[in-house]
Amino acid sequence: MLKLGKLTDYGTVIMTVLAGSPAAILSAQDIAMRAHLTLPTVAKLLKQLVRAGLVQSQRGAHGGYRLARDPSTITVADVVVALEGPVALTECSGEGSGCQIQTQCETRTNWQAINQAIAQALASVTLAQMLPPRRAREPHAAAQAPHEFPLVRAT
Amino acid sequence: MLKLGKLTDYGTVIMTVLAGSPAAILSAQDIAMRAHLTLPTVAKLLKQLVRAGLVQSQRGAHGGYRLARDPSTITVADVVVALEGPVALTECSGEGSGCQIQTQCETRTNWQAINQAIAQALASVTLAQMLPPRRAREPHAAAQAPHEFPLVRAT
DNA sequence: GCAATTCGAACCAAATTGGTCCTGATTGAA
DNA sequence: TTCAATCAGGACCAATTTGGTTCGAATTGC
Repeated sequence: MLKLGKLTDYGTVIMTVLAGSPAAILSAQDIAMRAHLTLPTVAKLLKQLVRAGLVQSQRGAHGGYRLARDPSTITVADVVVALEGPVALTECSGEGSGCQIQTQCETRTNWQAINQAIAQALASVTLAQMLPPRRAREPHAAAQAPHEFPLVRAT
Repeated sequence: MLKLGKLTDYGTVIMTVLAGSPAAILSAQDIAMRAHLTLPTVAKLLKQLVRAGLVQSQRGAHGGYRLARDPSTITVADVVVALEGPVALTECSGEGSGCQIQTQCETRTNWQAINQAIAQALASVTLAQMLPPRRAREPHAAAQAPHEFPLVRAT
């Protein structure tokens, strides 16, 4: 376990799709098709990513989305924090958490150190690194699905 | 977010309680009181910890629980894995995940690297280090700043 | 045999999550 | 001007997960 939600997973897929065409403005519909996800879900996630400042939106006809920064400056940690909030494994490791069990709370320092280590791990991979190496040119992405793991459910 | 469940948090507290009296056999009732948790919850968690091999149980009258190994050889990762299963942030990063096109999925390598880094962070803190500074404790150098992660480079 | 204690499973309620839908605002173009 | 495309922002529901309890059975010491 220690898993992050499906939506965050989807989010990284969406971000890699956007990273694949950094210059273009893609509609939510377009992104949904390329990511093999449903439109409502993609739209919802894109709104969150816009609010987090990772994605820029263009409203109106022929509007759409594109990355706000260069793919090499956006990390997995950025996406995770945007969709799930800051990393905090335990209540104790947050800020003003009212930890009842005072006696055991010496562990707080350790938890914070672990949190920091995890955040650093997530921050060490950029979108550019997540991007599959492109042999053909850009439009190739529409024909070839980059991902579909979120759609398969073990159940 | 990226949080682990309360029960896992409780689990670490229980383990540190046990680590505080490595030689004694403590009943679930006793542990519950020391950890300031309710008996049913503690009992449930102890069963899981026993099944995972981290704790030994003694049945019958005057029975109870104690750590199966030395506190310095049990890590936070052990507890987390025992209570939540192996670290797998995404479906894609697990073992027999449903991702069919894994061979061309470059993202998978990155996720696995991130998983490994996180597991390592969790494994770098032992129960002995989580104990309150009653005895002569070692500085938590391992968890403080894991500078190097075996993550993929940009190449 | 009796009392203390763990074992295993079933069970329920509540919170979280995944996913959809609707209404309004904005933009470009006919 | 008017219309169609598109994003913005919630509200909303269903399903899963999670936290927590309860009960009877098995085991052991006295």
